[in-house]
Parts: sequence; C-alpha cells; structure tokens
Amino acid sequence: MKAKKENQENGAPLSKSALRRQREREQRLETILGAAQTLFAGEGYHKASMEKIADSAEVSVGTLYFYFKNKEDLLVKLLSQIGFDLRNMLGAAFKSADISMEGIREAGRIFFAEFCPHYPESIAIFFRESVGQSELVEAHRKKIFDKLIDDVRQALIRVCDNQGARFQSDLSAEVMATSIMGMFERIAYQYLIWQDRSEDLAVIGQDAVDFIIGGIERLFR
Amino acid sequence: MKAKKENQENGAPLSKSALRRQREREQRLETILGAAQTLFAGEGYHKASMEKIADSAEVSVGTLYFYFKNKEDLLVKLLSQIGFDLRNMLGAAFKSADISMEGIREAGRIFFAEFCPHYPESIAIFFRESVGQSELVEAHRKKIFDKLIDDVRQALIRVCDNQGARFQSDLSAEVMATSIMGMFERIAYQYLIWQDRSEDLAVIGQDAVDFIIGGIERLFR
Amino acid sequence: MKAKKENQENGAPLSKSALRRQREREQRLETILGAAQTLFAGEGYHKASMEKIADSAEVSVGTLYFYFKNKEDLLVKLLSQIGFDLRNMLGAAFKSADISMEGIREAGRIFFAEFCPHYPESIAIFFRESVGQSELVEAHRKKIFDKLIDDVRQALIRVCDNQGARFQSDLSAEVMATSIMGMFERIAYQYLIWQDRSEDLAVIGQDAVDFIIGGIERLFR
Amino acid sequence: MKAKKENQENGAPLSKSALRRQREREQRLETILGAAQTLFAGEGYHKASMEKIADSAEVSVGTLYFYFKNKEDLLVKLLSQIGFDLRNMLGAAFKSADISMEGIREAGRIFFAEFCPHYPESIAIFFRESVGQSELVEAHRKKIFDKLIDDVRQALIRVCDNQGARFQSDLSAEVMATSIMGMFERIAYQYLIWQDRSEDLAVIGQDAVDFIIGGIERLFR
DNA sequence: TATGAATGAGGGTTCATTCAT
DNA sequence: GATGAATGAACCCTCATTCAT
Repeated sequence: MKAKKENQENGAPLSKSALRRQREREQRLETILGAAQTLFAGEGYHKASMEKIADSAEVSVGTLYFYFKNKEDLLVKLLSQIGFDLRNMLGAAFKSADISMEGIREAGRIFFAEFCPHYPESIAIFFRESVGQSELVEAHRKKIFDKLIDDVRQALIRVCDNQGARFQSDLSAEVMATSIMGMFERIAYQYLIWQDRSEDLAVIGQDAVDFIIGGIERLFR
Repeated sequence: MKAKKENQENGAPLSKSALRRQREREQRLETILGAAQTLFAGEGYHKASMEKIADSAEVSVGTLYFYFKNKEDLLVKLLSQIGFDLRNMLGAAFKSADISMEGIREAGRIFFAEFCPHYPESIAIFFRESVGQSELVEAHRKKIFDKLIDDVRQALIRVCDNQGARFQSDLSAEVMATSIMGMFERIAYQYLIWQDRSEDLAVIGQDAVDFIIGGIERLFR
Repeated sequence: MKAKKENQENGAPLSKSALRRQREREQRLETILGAAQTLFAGEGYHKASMEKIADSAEVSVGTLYFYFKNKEDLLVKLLSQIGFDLRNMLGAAFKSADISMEGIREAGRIFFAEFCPHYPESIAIFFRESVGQSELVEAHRKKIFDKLIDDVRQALIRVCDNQGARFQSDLSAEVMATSIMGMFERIAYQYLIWQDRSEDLAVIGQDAVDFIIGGIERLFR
Repeated sequence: MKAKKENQENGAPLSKSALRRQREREQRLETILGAAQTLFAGEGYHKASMEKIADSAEVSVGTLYFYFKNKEDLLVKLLSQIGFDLRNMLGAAFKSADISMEGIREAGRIFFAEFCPHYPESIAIFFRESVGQSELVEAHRKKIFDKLIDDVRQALIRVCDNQGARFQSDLSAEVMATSIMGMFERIAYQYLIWQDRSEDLAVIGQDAVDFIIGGIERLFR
C-alpha cells in the first residue's frame, strides 16, 4: 500500500496531525531526493548505491523503497523535478518573447546566469547521469527535452510572426529550437561540468545567445 | 615477447609468419571492437557484458582481456576510434573553410548526410553510451570534444579573418564552436537516436547549418 | 487489559458494549483469517506478504500483529481451523462406523464430494502451503494428521472387532489408517489442485473408497 | 555462454584433457547437487541460502550460478534426479508385474526397505521441500508424480488383464494408482520424516502393501 | 485499539576480472 | 596466445516486524 494518498487532492479538510504527517512525508521525500541528487551528481548514478543514499539521507534502505519504487524511479522523479524547475524558470521568459528578441535573450540569461550556477547538480544529472541509463529514463529525458524544445519553438514562431517573417517549414522551427537546446546543453556541459567556470557562464552565455539571435535574425532579412 | 612487439614498431623487417600474425591480431582487434560497438549501441554499455561481447566476437573472455586492459579500456578505444573517424571525415571540410562559408556548410553535410546515417552506432556510443561512465571515459570524451571544437574554432577564425571581421575575444570563437558542436550533437540525438529519421537528416542538417551560418554572418555586418 | 480478557473466559456477564466489542473482534479475526486463506492458497505462503493480507482484509499491518503473533502464527491458526473443520465434518461418519463399511464410505463421500469442492483453499493450504514451512508449522500439521489418522484407526478397529476379525498388530491398524489418509491427500492434490476436476471428485472418490474397502475386507476373509 | 557443451552427445572423440575437464565438471555438478540436497533436506529450501550451499560444496557463489541458472533451477535439477532414481529403482519391479502380485509387492519392498532408508534426503526433498515452492517446481513435481502413477497404472492393468479381470474404467486404474502413490508418500512422510523409524519401514511397508494388494484383489472376485 | 511509516537483516543474483591449463 | 571455469565483492530489493502516534 505504498503512498496510498500521494497527493491528497480532494477537498476534504485534513486534521492537524494528518497535516503534520503529510508535511513530514514531503520533507522526507525532499531529503531523499536531495541526497540522491548530490550523490548521483557527485559519484555518478551507478556508484551511488541505495545504501549510500539511505545513509546520506539518514534513513534506512527500506524507507527509500517506501517512497520510491526502485532506484530507477528515484532517478526518474529527480529528472521530472529538474525538468519542472527548468521549464518553470524559463517559462516566463519564453512567454514574453514577442516582437523583440528580448524574451530569448532573457531565457538564455536565466539559464546560464541563474540556473547553471545555482543548480550545477541538476545540470549534471540532466545532461550526464541520466543519459543512456535505461529505456524508461531515456523516455523521460526525451519528454523533458521535447517540452523544452517546444517552448522554444513556440517562442520562435511568435517572434517570427510578429516580425512578418516565416519559417520555411514547421520542421525548420523545430530544428532551430532543437539546435538552441543543444547549444545550451553543450555549453553547460563544457563550462560547468568539465571546467568549473560558473562565474564566467554569464558572459559565455551572452556570447552564445548573441550567436543564436544572429542565426534567428537571418530569417528577417 | 616485448622484443617482438618492439620489432613491430621500428623499421625492422618482419618475417612472413610474423606479418601474418600481426595481421590476424589486427583483424581480431577489429572484430572485437566491432562486436563491442554493436552491443554497446544496442544493449547499452552496462547491459553488454564481457561475456556477451566475447560470444558476439567469437572469442573467449580471456582473449578480450588479452587485447584490452578491461571493459573501460574497450570503451575508451572505441571512443578514440570514433573520434578519429569523425575528425578524419570532417577535417578536410574544416580546412577548406576560408573566405566563404562553404567549408562549414560542407562539414555539416558530411556529418548529417554521411556520418550519421552510415555510423549510427558510433553516434549512439559517442553521444549516449559513453556519457558519465567513469572519470577516465569522461576525460577521453572531453579530449575528443575539445579537438573537434578546436577544429571548428580555427575554421571560424580563418573565415572571420578573411572577411575582415573579428571575434570580440578568443572566448567568443570558442563559445561559438562549442555551440555548433552542441547543435550537431542534439540534432543527431533527437533525429537519429530518439526518432529514426535518418533519411530526413540531410534536410534537417541543412536547416541547422543555415541557422549556424546566419549566426556567424552576423559578425560580418 | 488482562482483567477484561479474563472476564470473557469466566462466566461473568459482559456489558453490552463489551459484547459488541467481542463480536467485532471475532468478526475481524475471521476476516483476517479469510483473507490470509485466500492469499495463501492463491499466491502461496511466501508471496502473500503481510501487507497484502492486511490490504485484502481491509485492516492495517499493525492490526494483523495485534491479532496474531506473527505470520507463522497466522498460518498455524489457519491450519488449526482447517483441521478442526475437517475432523468436524468427518467425525460423525467415523463414529458411525461399526459393523458395516458404511461409515468409512460416508467419510470418503464427505471428504471428496463435500469438503474438497467447497473448501479447495483449505485443501491447498493443508496439503500444499503449509508443507515444510517451519518446524512449528510442521509440528501442527503432524498433530492434525495424527488426530485424523487416529480417527480412522479407531473406526477401523471398531469395524474389525465387530466383524470378528483382528489386526495383526496395533501398528497394522495405524499403517492402514495412514495409508488411507495418504490416498485422500494425493487424490485431492491430483484432481483438485493440479487438475481442476472438482465435479468428477465424487466419482473419483468413490473409486478410491472402493479400493480402500477392498483392502480392509481382506482382513475378514 | 553457460554450459555450452552440457552433453557432448556427438560422436566426436574427446581429447584427454577435454575428457578430464568433462569429468571434473560432472564431479563438481554432483558435489553441488549433493550439498544442496543435504542443506535443503536439513535446513529447508528457504533457509538454505545460496551462500551456505556454496560454502558447503566448497565453491564460490558464482560457481553455483555457472552450473545452475538460479536457486529454483537447483531444486528442479535435484527433483529430476530424484524422480529419475525412483523410477529407475522401481522400474524393473513394475515391469515384472504380470500374473501375480509379486511385482507390486517387490516395488513396495524396494521403496520402503531400500529407497527410503538409503535416501531419506531425497524423500524429504520430494515430499516436503519441493512442495508449493513455485509454479515451475510444482510443474516438475507433477510430471514426476504423473510418470510414477502411470508406471503403477500400467502394472495394474497388466495384472488385471492376466487375471481376466477388468477395471470399470480407465479412470479407475488411474485413481487406484494415484491412491497407491499417496499411500507410499504419506507412510514415508509419517515414519521417515516425522518419526525416524527407518528400521521399521520394511515391516510397515509390508503392511501397507498387503493393504494395497487386498484392495486390488477385490477386482478379481 | 488501530495505524502505517520506518527499520534493516538477509537474500538472490550479476559480472568484471583472473589464472591454470 | 587462447581458453573458459572460477571467483567474490557488490548491488538491488523484499518483507516480517516494531512502535510512536
């Protein structure tokens, strides 16, 4: 009977103790996810054994399996959270993309100057540890990528429309959005994971965004 | 035994049987690498056990350890070969990049229209299976990426010089080159590994390259 | 708490609420035993976890441990109940065995035509799930078998006496009774557990009983 | 590539070393099966961990998994061997069953006076440890029982034919054979596993066989 | 009484690696 | 050089049992 309630989303009022228990539950879940995130990012997904994670989260192995179906599930949940956080932070910027390129530029700034330096572990997990681990994890990675790419694609189309320009095809916009994701990804990997130049990332990100915008503006000529 | 090996490395003439043995040795090495490549790409690095690889290459497990120090070494060697092949195919194109953008365009064409459809397993290993496996493997991945990025960077600088333009900084060129690598990577991942649209890759690649060139040309305005 | 329990065991009158509580307690106990019986028979003793049993009985795991010392105890109680039910149903028949073989025949009919088709789960637990689980459970199984065998033995001796025949030894009667139990057991296992021919069991049982009676009557020649 | 050769049943002559290796292989297999048999019978299937078995057989855990797919497979192989041994020992007696009951009597003698006292562990595994362990094991148990029952059934039919008697139906013979198996089983369980009266088993077995024969002869009246 | 989250020992299994032949 | 049986550490996971609420 694992996680029978999960999300008590019905409107029934909860008793005080029930509320507290739910809060504790969520706290513990966060603690575990945090420990897993740190260990996955630090030692790698495979070297981070369930026992290590349990120790690090100061719970027993059994508790891990009470909150998560298995190790893979732990990674998937972590991934979902990262994906949610990312889209959450970038969402507003993308939505503000209209006539000018400012929305795009802002999204780049948020990613490189805010997200990367503050959540390097998330970057490591999203771009390194979750790669090629299993079909299920890949499916989740793909879903997150697809959503992010779609966010970018829609922003691009909106800007274009407003500028009176047009993409040659639907595919073109998708390819451009995909390209942008790839640029973000590799620059984060290169300058945050492989080199630790998190202070330079703001500048580096600007360069990258300039490059991107140059590529986009070509459409308006 | 050591003496024999040294023979192979200096100019001393080899006896007929020694020649044959060396040839056989290289063939067997290739066979093993091929089997490993197929299994790594197909089942994943971890699920592809040394036993499976040995079976697939029709040798014994012991033989694997005669030719390769350990499983990690097998992946590293595979990676080196892939890196070599990639640079080999793209090298000429990059070197031909001078005034016009044709060299860049040609490199993109070779990558998307030639390399990807012909060596999907190499793509899967380079961009998926070798990611986050160990410090050593990551070091090799980084080295290959660094070289490729440097190839692109030099081509970019040459084109710029010839156009009378200049990068704001050395970093800018590097960032641009890194971005380009990221685009190639993600597009290959998206349209070759996740979706199987190898026939569309030529067109998709052209779109991506157009995007890149647009970004670059901005420098010349 | 102890005092209350003792109340239930002496003749002291119980208050209305106490009565209700006792009734509820017994109902709950039955519910749990029922759920356990179904799960043990359906999934097997080991695969039926305490959590599954709790879920199925719509109580919490803790409640299980309030009513039963541990999982083994649950099986033992179940076994006792089955043993009691069996002897209860067969008892009258055995006691009626006097001159003729009709008592024996009736006991066989009850077992194969009544008990087996109506309580296949009991059969599965008694003859399959409780086998070789632990020393304690084996001890209980043995006790039940011993009692049943003794019932048969006494019936056999009575019939013999009345026919003026005699067993060679006390052991002979016991061996014969044991044999009869073995026949009942294996036929139930074969035609109820392994094959599902519960409708044929009545006929099959008659055949078996004829065989038995033939063996017994030999003593009277 | 586990057990690639298993049974080198082609006619190719084996080299000396290959012969030795095969012999060693078979010896080790026997050693493991022996250790497993002793532990399964002594501690019970579940309490006998793979590590204990490995220790007892003086091999490593890995070696266990080289020779057997998993723990269940170990039990199944053991069961098959026991089934083979049983039929082997009883086979000749059953085949000799023709006009008289001597074949049947002989089979009983072999089972109770030879097999049981010499192979009590086999009895414990066949009748106790392998019961209700898994669907696969049950399937194997059933197959063995079916074969033994069929051996008995054919012997019964042969004796009947020669006596000019007839079974009421095909089912009758099967039921009688099944009954006999059940008698053998429970007597062995009662007097060998639960009580240790292996010296009395010969006498007890005779009583049981007399009972059986009485039951059979009824057909000839 | 009832709950169910937490525990942690224990089990089965895998697989990279070694080494005698 | 080649073989493949043997090793054993390490891992993931289960589940009976407990106990604070």
